[in-house]
Amino acid sequence: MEKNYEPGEIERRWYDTWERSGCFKPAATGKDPYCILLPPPNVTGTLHMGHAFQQTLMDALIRYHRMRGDATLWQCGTDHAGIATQKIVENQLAAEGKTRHDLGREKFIERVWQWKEESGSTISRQMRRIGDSCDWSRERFTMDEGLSAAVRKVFIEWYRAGLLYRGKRLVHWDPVLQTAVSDLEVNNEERDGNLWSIRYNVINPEAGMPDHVVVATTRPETMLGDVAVAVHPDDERYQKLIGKMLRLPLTEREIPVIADAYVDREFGTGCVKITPAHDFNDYAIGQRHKLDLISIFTLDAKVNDNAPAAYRGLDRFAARKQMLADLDAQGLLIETRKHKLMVPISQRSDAVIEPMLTDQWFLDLTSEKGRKAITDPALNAVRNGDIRFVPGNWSTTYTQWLENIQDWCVSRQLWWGHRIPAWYDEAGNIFVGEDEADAIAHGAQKPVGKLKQDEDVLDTWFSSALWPFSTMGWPADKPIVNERGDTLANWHADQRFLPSAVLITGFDIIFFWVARMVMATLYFTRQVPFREVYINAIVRDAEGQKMSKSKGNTIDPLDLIDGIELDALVRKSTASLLIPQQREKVEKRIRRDYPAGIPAVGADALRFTFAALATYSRTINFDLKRCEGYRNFCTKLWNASRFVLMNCEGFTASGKPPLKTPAEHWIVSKLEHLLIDIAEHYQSYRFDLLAQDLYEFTWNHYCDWFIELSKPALNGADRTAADSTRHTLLYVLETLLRALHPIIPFITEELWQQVAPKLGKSGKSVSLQSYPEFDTRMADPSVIADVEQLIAAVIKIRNIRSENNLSPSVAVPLLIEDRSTDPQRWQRIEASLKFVARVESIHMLGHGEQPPPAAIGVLDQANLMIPLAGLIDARAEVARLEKLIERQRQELIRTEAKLGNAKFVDGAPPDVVNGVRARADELRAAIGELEQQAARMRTLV
RNA sequence: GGGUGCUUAGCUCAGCUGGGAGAGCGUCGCCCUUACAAGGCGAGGGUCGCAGGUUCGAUCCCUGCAGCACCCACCA
Repeated sequence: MEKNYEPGEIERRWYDTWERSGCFKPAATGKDPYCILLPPPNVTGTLHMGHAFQQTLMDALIRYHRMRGDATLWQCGTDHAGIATQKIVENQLAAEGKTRHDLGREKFIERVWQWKEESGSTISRQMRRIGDSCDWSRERFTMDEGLSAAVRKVFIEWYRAGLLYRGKRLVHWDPVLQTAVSDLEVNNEERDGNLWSIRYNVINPEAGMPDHVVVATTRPETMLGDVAVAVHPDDERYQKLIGKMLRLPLTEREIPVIADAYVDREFGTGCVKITPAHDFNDYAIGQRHKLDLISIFTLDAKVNDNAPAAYRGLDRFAARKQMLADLDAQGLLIETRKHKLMVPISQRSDAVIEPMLTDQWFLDLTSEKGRKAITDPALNAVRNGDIRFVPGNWSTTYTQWLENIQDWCVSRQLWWGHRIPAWYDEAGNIFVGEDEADAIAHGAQKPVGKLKQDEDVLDTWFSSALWPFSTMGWPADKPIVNERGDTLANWHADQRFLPSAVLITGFDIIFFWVARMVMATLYFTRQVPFREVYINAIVRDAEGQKMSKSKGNTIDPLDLIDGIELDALVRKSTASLLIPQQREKVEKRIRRDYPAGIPAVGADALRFTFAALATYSRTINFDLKRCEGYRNFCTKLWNASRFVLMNCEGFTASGKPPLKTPAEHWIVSKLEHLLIDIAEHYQSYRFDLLAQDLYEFTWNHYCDWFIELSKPALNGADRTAADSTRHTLLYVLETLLRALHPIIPFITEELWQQVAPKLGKSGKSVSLQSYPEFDTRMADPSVIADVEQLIAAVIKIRNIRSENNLSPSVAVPLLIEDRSTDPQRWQRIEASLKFVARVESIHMLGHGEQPPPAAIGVLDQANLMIPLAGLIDARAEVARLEKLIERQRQELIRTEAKLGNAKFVDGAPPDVVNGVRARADELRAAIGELEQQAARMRTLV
């Protein structure tokens, strides 16, 4: 085998092999179905660290279950991502000086499809690079014919059940994209603004009442749509004004003073202008008081014809400026004050959202009917444990949101997406159906005149909500086959994958996606979509900063896998930064943090890093250093395998090794424990502990001890012991490679293919071999104790050597004074001890035999001594002993204090007390030995 | 305003139902020992955010406080 581990070549070779030989398809004979749904990435997307992290965890689970023999399906695909995709193509058009309207709807959609075909598979290609073993033959797109059929079916059924309704409502309007967006797509951002106080005069004030009120507003332009001023019903200041009329400045309209408990008397003047058509709170007040709605903006947020001529056509912010000037000129602007306010910003366009009155489709989630049919079942599924969140506290987030949910605005004024299957006749009657004929057939009345289909499309999350069952073929009653002849889905057979086992996703889409999948899937299939939801952490940079292109601190996972030169990295990171100062800052940071660029670590090292970082915490900080550490781990595994193969040339075996040496018992016992722990960690999604245990076993147990301990046996005269050791080296390594495979698939495949034949095993892929599980205890515990003793002794001797500057190349004689009942144990491990600790001879001190001056290592039941004999400096040894004595004394003081406490001795469980007593005895004995030795040493100084 | 999480070694984080503080990286010292210098061996380093409480005993349980982060809602 190659001397050096070269991940790049190995990875490319194996992925193709796996995919071509159909390793990723669910086994037809699998016992239990095990399914994970890939959160479909946007077609516009490229793989980022969050994806790579999330998918590593999914792939580890998928590979683990596949190896365990489950019928394992990783359902993949992409999302059409309505707004995001449409925007990209519109931007392309803009570069040509065109808009989508220049092309017209049909041509525009054609163009989006074209673009989707070109770039839509970028992320799939990248997913292959990190080793994702999803079933590509079932890859779906949310606008596939089959998935679109599911969308229509769901829309129609919900409509016919009276759960989808159309209405003129105040919605969050994005004036740049000119579409409604859902409340979830709006971020509130704190901005610096002003609070303006404006005087509204009372018409014909009576004696004893104020002749005006002052309202405070952060959005003076909306006063053009004011229909009232509200005060608190119990506010004495304005009691007499309630019901009186005010003159609305600039428009000269007359509006009433109304009383509503919503008003906070303490804030501002206690008077609130009411603009029901452009503010959600005002809208509610307007409903309560049956006020008119005066919409004053066009869909691109310019002042419309409901306003005085002077402002018509002005953009809302220009209108604001103009109006303030006019108010000031009329002496009606009382005060301008700096004010921090929260401004609603569209996630997609960064435009300031304008609440706007428009016709939209809503899913009823709040009426009694809607709650009963959709919301409550979704709530109960989590409350009663049918769906479990991991970590568990996310269920609170989920339930609290559902408890305060609003109707879901599902229509979007876009072209790219699922067109709403609704038609309107000339009288405005609504007809919903698969097509025009079906819609008419199901209509409540005969259509008046010609029908016209709704221009709008559905929110992209509408089709995402159906992902758990639409990808399984619902609602088609026969298999769905693509043009290549692949069966994409077959509802009849694929229902076994519902519910899927676990959903792995980010907390940011619990509302957008998770909750909505639960709602839709429960409603249409009576099943939960998944039994568990693992909420993965958010990946941040090494300093804990959110990764974002605008900060220039994103890392491309592929750059970690393949490596990237410094200059290329700088170019890439600053490419999207427009401000020169920022570019400089980012460049400086990159040159500081990655002076040599990023080394190629390979996909396996990246995956292991992600697994190791996957604690239950909410964020993980990605550190390149850590990644390099796990690259080293892969190298270590490579070299260990090389050692084993070199030492097993011409050797083959099968079945379980006979375990002829103590070290073999020891490593097999460690392996057994490892397998038990692994099973637990998979169960609880503790990928960090899983990675840690595998790392520790591989490096510390297998490489540091077992391989070292195997060397004397391999080179010894005892052929049986040597062959048994070879067998165990292979047996443990082969098992370990299978155990590691779900996390680091490439290197384990490469190594397994070479190691397994030595044990009479073979297969086209290790990923189709069984996952190792603990079955029987092969190892003999009494033999293991010998090895533990050996290890403790070696550590003591190494410590003496190191502290006394004894070169490791110098062999030393060893004296042992054993106080145990079984001094023969040293014979059983003699060869190993001599080899690993470089001991040239071992002499057991007889009873009463006086040892020569020596450096000492105290074990529980024995003292180990290395005679000075010119090797050891007595002065250094005294210093070492004193340090040891001091440390043990400190512990003894603490221990004795405990034992001196009657409450502890009486109150604590006996086994705890006995444990402490034993420890105290141990310490006293050790200190005694050390002091004796120190005294002897001092005489030599 | 409501909610959630975090605070342990220089850094990033583990620490499972309360009983002798751990890992990786970094630091220091020694070593090119025949798998591996992307390595081996050894060492140093922590008042477990602060203050109380429960307990024989608290990093762990409870209360309060402080700091940090995030989510939701929002007063014009």
